[in-house]
Amino acid sequence: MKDVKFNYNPHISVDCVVFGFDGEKLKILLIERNIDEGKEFYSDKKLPGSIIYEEEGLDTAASRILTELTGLKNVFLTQFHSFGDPQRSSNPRDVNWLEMTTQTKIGRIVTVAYIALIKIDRKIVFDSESTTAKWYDLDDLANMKLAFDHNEIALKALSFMRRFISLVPNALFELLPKKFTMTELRSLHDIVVGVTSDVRNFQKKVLQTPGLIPLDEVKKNVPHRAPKLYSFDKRKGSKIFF
Amino acid sequence: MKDVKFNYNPHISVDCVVFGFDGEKLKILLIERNIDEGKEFYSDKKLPGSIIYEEEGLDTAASRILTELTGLKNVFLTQFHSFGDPQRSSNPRDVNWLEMTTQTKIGRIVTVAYIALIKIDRKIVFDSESTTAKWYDLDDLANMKLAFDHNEIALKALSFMRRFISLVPNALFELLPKKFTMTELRSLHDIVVGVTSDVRNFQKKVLQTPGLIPLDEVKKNVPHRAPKLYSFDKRKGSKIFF
DNA sequence: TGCTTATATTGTAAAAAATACGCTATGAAA
DNA sequence: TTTCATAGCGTATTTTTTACAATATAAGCA
Repeated sequence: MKDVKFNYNPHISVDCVVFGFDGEKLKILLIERNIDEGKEFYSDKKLPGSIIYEEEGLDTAASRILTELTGLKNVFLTQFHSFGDPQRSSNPRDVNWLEMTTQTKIGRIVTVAYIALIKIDRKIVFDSESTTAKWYDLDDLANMKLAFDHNEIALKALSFMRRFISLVPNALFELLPKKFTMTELRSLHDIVVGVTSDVRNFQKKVLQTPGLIPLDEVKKNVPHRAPKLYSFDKRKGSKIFF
Repeated sequence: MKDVKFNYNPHISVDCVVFGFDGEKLKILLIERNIDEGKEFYSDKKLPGSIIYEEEGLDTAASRILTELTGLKNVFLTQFHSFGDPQRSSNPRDVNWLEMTTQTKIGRIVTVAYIALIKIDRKIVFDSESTTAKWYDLDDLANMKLAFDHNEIALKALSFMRRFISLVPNALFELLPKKFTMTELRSLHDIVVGVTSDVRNFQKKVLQTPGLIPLDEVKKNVPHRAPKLYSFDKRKGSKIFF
């Protein structure tokens, strides 16, 4: 599964909180792992992530691991926090699983967490050797017990993402398909920022954004008046965060 | 120097970018280290930081290390970024020094960086065994070559701090003495945020802040009209960042 | 003591930005 | 052709931000 030329660094990992938007709700991409515990079969969920290689930078590792687990490349990725509670990797189930998949002896791990924003219609390799990637409703997170401290990480990621979008609204376009309607943009914005914008005022402001281009095209197959499509040109409308 | 009951984790460190304000300029607290290289004596500067203990959380480590190197306790500390370039700990001078002071074999280190905001008039233990803590003008940073990748860390800390203050202006009070004048507050604000505020408009806005209390006291020993002093009550005026 | 110097203190008007609000249009389905 | 569901679109009001300058006072000095 992994390139044996490289040695793992068993002390540091990266985890990615991958967000998507299905037109109605925010989604999070989780890895379902199947654990054969001998007497019984156990299945639970975790964030896509793994320990890094000895000779590898953090951003590189995040991007590599995301590709390995999902097939995704060229993803918008930003580091947001590191988690190092000494107890965070103390569950034997987590440790055993990691030791098995990496063939490496694991002790305490500090993890560097990233958020990723992706267009939900991108093709994802949903099955790898021992794992399956699946989209989940972000609302359901509270009812799921993820591996390690991944619940905490995901929650903090969400709060970071909201703040990040308030600062850099353009990053929203990472979550939308290439062609989108004004309503899609608005409802995504409202969900993320946690407001309910006025339709007209939102449109007014958004149309001033450099890079937002109205297309000569409408959305097909809707059971009502067809809405106009827009696209966004990054080069014209980027702001810088860091 | 350090408690021998604890084992170091030689893979992870924390570094603190400590900011202060002297009434005119932003300052950064650096550690001067003196290296005896046998044939010659070498001296340079670094951020306060060190490798963590095996059983220690990250926030705890940051706070402990800051206390060890400066004597400071109860400091405003926030994690802001982790740095993990495989080359960042490749300078033999840095590695040797760390191995000497910690008596631990060092390889690649990922560091978790924090910003600290402190009142510059707090007492600092400026001398420890092999190091001296000193305040430096932040402007001079560009002309100093710090150890490891500490120049990069300090720069990113500054940019984070500016953004942080824009979100949580109340954190400015961490940098001011307990009693301060409106002018001090304004010039600090302006330096950090990078604007020049109108005197009257600034005052107007700031006086609406809950927790900002005008005192019945003026600043003494000024060669002109004595300005009124203010203080800030955290409990009444706190916003939450994370 | 009174004059000079340096900074402190204070309000109002104009401009800009944010908000509130409802009617007509149109594609699809029945 | 009617109904349904959402698209599209402009103006008036409120709130926030900005611009701007004359008087007050503590300290130092003649």
